[in-house]
Amino acid sequence: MEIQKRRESKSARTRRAILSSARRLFFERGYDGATVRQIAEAVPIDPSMIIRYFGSKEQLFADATVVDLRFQDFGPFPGDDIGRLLIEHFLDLWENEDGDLGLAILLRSSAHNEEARTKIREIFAQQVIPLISRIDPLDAERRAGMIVSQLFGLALCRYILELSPISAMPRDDIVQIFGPTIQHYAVGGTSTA
Amino acid sequence: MEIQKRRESKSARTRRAILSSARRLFFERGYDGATVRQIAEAVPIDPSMIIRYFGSKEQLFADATVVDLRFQDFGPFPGDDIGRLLIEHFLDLWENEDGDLGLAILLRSSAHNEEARTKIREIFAQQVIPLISRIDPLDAERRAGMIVSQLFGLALCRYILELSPISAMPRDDIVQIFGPTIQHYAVGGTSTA
DNA sequence: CTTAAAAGTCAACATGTGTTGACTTCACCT
DNA sequence: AGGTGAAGTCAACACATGTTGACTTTTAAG
Repeated sequence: MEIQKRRESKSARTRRAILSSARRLFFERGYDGATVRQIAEAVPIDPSMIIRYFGSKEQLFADATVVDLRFQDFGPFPGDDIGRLLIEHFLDLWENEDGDLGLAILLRSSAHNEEARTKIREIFAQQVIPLISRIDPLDAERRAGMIVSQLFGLALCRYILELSPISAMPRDDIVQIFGPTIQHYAVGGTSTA
Repeated sequence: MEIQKRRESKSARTRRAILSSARRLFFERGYDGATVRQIAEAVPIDPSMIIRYFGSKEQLFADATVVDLRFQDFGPFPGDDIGRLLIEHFLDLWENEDGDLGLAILLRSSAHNEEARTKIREIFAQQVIPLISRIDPLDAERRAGMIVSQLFGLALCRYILELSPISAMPRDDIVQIFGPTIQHYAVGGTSTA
């Protein structure tokens, strides 16, 4: 029993080490940019072990990008403060060092990786739309789409392009600027101010 | 004289053919995804000719992504209709078959290509900010940043991720939904509705 | 201590990349 | 018509990639 446990825990530890290294490098360089050799070197371990553990680079990527948006952390339903909550939650996904970076990796890889796109669509359908539906099920898909348009564009400018006014702005300013827009989209959002 | 002209026009024609093919493939697959061989095959021409004409793949990419946003087409200054105008103009950049696709290519390649990011920042500084400054020079950088956050996010969802509610929506709906937000950002945009 | 399996290393493979240089073909001016 | 330089082809290079199989080392039970 103990025997089995120890053996498992050894391999499980390197498995987690590989996953952690993979996530960091996929985050920094995307699917194509991060090579198996680089990931292995950062662990450090032989590149062939990565294949032994995960079967292929593609499978490693799939295992490294299991995304849970953790909307259940919102607890009792927010209601009219949803805009601020959503954007704070979204910023955490990128700025928390120990976050799993899953969504960030997918977004960075989405331009040239069909699997990343598919996963983002799944997350949208299975996690974002249900949340927005709780506010009002009418046209929830459209409103959810408007929200992620703004959030993804913000992430693109702030974290990927590093466009100076957006990337240099303190977090609180971002919340104050985009929170009301998200709120507006969340509750309907077809008319102007 | 004629001699020179004819010779130039021959090489100039294939040069343009290469550029056109390169733009299409860079647009579809990004910088890394589009190979010199693929671009050459689509012309069709030998891959080595591309190096002869442009020196390197990197230089070909640079030449293929000279972007002019053509804001001068706006003519007399729009003023309070700038939101609708901007988003229509932006949609044209992606949907016009004979547009140069420059910005679209840059955006698609930006995740893993520093040169693409640099060019986008230049376009932002040299073309977008000046336009927004014409409305009001106060905080023009910040307001321009907010606008491109929304526009780039829209492009990401509609054309790259193909996120179904946003990608399936008719063009006019997009204008009606996002136009007011852009307008709001353009004229100040810190307060809610 | 022995030993069998797990964990890890090493060198090589097949393939695809950008790029190069030697060669051939073509267009055009004298 | 013939020769000259441009335009284009061909095969190969050096290198990097994911992946594989043979091998060695470590681990822990008998």
